[in-house]
Amino acid sequence: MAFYKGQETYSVDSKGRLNIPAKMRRALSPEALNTFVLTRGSDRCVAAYPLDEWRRYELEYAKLNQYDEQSRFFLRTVLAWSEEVELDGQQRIMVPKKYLDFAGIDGKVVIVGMIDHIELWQPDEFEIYLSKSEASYEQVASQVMQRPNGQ
Amino acid sequence: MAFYKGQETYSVDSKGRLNIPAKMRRALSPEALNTFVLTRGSDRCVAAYPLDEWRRYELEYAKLNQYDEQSRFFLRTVLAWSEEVELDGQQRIMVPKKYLDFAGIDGKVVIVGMIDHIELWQPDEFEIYLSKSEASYEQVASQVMQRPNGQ
DNA sequence: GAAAATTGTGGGTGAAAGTGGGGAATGTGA
DNA sequence: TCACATTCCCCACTTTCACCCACAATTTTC
Repeated sequence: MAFYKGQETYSVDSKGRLNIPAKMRRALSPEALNTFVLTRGSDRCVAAYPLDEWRRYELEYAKLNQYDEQSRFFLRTVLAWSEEVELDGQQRIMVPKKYLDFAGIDGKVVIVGMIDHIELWQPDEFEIYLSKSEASYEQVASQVMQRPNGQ
Repeated sequence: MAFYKGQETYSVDSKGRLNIPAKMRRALSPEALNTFVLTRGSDRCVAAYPLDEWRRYELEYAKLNQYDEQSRFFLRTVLAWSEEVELDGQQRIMVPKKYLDFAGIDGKVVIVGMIDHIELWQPDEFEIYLSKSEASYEQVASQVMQRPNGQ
């Protein structure tokens, strides 16, 4: 598995190309075939999953009963926003415009490692997001990280 | 298996021809013989199954009990609306008018990947469909994706 | 500390992708 | 049989994108 971490500020050029930080690139397994799957992230950002990680989700999706209305809605929502992009010779990906628009990205991007995927944020947006609850970081941390048995 | 995904807006020309997006074309296996089977989708859209995927459904249909009234109705509806179309030299398919009419398509189409098939939507119609329950997307997601054992 | 390799960024170009139209072959109904 | 519509097979145009090269800056290596 991948285990992405870190935060880098990179630039998206006029062609929509984005360089993947070398450190994160190294966390990409050979099974990913140099390919990421872009999708809409939770909150206002773009999520990029290595292809091999994405496959796990896909297998779950394939099991859903498409005759069920809720399942159809879920699938359409997720899949309509999913797209494969491959690294070019310079280890860059082409980020389609609709994803940049969704996250409000233009020129500069903050790339954040998120364990099994990476996220693309508009720099200011990410700043604001972090500061919004920074005061209570320790509190939030203790909450989400508490063990079921109370350790 | 195929695993179609993504959302593209393409155009149907005056002759009813529709280009298949290159990325989706690449997901087409050789067994499909460059052929899709068009049929009525669930909700107001046209579904296009690669021939090989369609065969799997056919096997399921063959198992249905034709002495059962509901099964007969289902079969007749599905089969009456099914038709094979082959890619032409430009990798396009010809979508018969009745399908376009059914989905209200005229000029522009949104093509959505749905794992084992692709769907054709009238752009506004798809927009409305997605937004109609957008507020509860996370809710739907947690519902349909929850594990049998409650994890 | 200098040389070499890697990394981040930018641009040019030819191939591929998306779109549209003409005309021959085929089929349909008056 | 003829007019008309439909469908298939070419050809053509525009836009997009994948690939190549380039270069400065940084990091690594000896």
